[in-house]
Amino acid sequence: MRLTSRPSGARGFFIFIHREFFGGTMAVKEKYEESKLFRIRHSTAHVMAQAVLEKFPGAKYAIGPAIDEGFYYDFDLPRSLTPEDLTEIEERMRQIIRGKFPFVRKEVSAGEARKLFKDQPYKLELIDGLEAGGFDENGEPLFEKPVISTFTHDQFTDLCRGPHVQNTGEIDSSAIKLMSVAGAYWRGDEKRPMLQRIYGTAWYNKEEMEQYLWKLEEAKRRDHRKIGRDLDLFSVVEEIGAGLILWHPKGAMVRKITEDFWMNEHEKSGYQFVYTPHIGKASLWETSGHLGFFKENMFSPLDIEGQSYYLKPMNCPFHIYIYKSQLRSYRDLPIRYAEKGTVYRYERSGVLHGLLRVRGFTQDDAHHFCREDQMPQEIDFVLDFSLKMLRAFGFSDLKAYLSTKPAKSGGDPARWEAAEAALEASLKRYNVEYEVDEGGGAFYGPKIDLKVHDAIGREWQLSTIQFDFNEPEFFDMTYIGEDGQPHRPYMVHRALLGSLERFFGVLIEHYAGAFPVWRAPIQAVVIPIADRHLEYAQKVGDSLKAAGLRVSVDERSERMNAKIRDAQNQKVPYMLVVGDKEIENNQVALRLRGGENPGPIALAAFIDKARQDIEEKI
RNA sequence: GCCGACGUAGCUCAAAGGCAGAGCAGUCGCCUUGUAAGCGACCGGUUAUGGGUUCGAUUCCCAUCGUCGGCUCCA
Repeated sequence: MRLTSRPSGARGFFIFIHREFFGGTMAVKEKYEESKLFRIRHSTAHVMAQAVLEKFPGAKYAIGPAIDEGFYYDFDLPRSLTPEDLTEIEERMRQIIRGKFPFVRKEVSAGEARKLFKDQPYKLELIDGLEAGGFDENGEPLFEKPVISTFTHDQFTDLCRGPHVQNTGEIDSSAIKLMSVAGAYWRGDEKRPMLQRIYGTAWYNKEEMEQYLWKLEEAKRRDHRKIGRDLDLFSVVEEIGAGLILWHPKGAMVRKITEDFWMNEHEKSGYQFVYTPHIGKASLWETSGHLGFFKENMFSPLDIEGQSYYLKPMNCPFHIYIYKSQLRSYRDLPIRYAEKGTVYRYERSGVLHGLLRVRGFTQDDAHHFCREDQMPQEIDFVLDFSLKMLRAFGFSDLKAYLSTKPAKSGGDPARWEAAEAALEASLKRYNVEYEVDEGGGAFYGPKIDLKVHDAIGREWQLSTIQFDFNEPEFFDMTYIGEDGQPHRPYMVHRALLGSLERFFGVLIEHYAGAFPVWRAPIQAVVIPIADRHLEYAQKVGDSLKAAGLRVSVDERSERMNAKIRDAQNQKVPYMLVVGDKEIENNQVALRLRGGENPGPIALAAFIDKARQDIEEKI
């Protein structure tokens, strides 16, 4: 029911595990939590806490774990931290590191721990939690109470499970850096106090940290918001509203090419297209369950002749009514309805982000309805189709996440089991690398999410394939079986690109704006050297247009160098310089956006080359 | 929504209680160009919006809108 399109990978660079730490043999992927890097980061968090507490003696400290690319620690401080504070804290941290203080572990009773942290309300709360017994990830109480321990180095003691490095000297003081300060709620709960969180990063050595910082720079360089403005692709303006996207002509061209390809592939593969309205009555969303569990993400209702209507946050109820518009036979199945459905979801202002998190977006949505005996093949079909589509769009490095039945869930357990088995079997059949998230499914059905890796190793979730056992029940969907009796169909929601907005954002960052030729909004710019070459330039432009290329002629009375520079900054794949020599030989002088300069080539030969590049989706 | 930073020309950024500036872009002119910016002139602003303090506010205060970094990683 819920097609999520969240930027879950927006933050996560990969942790590269380097061979040299595994004695030169090819590494089996070490669990991050067991790695030395994890201990280094966690230990660095303690060192930072010491430095912060020295600076603010009355400060309260909360938690400070190692995270994907570093660590953080949350503090309750008398004032807001400034960038200067961070510099100072970082300097003090280096002194502490140079002291080579050993980390000493000590087991304590709950009572001793309370005495030790009597002035630390957050620690006391943690101790209470520990004494009450831990909970596993499903919220079930653990049988054994955890042992309470503290770690001390130098003058600083923290309640901590560990593990840590032997001594602070194991941290490379040139491979740590404090990155930023941000607000964070105690225990992530917005009803609880807001603490100040200091983010830092730590690596084995300086080179690794520099590589990480380089990657951050590179990510900034690829930021789709900046490229979107520089290449005139899209905008978001205050006057219209936050999270609402204006697609400019060049961005719209990229979208159109994406949509055309998408439509063609869907049509070839047995999907039927449908179009549905943008609003629907409140009662519809009552039936679908959205007003029950998705209301906080829906815009306020519109009052129309005394009836409430809601902007649609999803397309499924509409597709269901198309299904229900007539009695369905088992012979009609499977049915596959596809729509580029524009939906609106209320997102809190603080989470909006360029094209990646918006309030109005177009899902490349589809719903499959099938019989039980068709279900495994249908899953094969949809996974195969998804993989083909993502690869065609330039993402061949991908990973799947299979989410199974959560503790709280509806629907027939036998259906859950069958669906999960079908999902996993498909992943195996198509040889997709996957991870299982036990209990991570939505309450209405299991799912597969596909995440792709971009050019600099970041992971982005695009596709989702989700079973839904709720809506067919809520809407009483049936088909008449061979036995003449009504049966409940299986229903699968899927979005391949997620949303066109978000996909476009990922695309921009993946290619840093240099789209492959087949999707470049302008494929070639003709650059006449002097005004007397204009006529020939126009002729070349017309020939290319006739050959189906998207081309523009730079008629400005600028120097050639300026035109080349502009075209290159606009990431146009082909620059075609024409002057006296080219006119004489009916040629164009080809230059590529990477700076390569293949030189003069016959016009006809260039057209062949361009067509071939487009055909091969280069 | 909450915490923090920020909002000055289309873009990137100056000016810190006392006349709002530069580069790029744009317009016009000159130049007629051979692989990443030719030269000159001109145009461009209710300093996000609304209110307040002040003789005077872009600058200080309050509110609103928007942008950015976070608010998931559990001692």
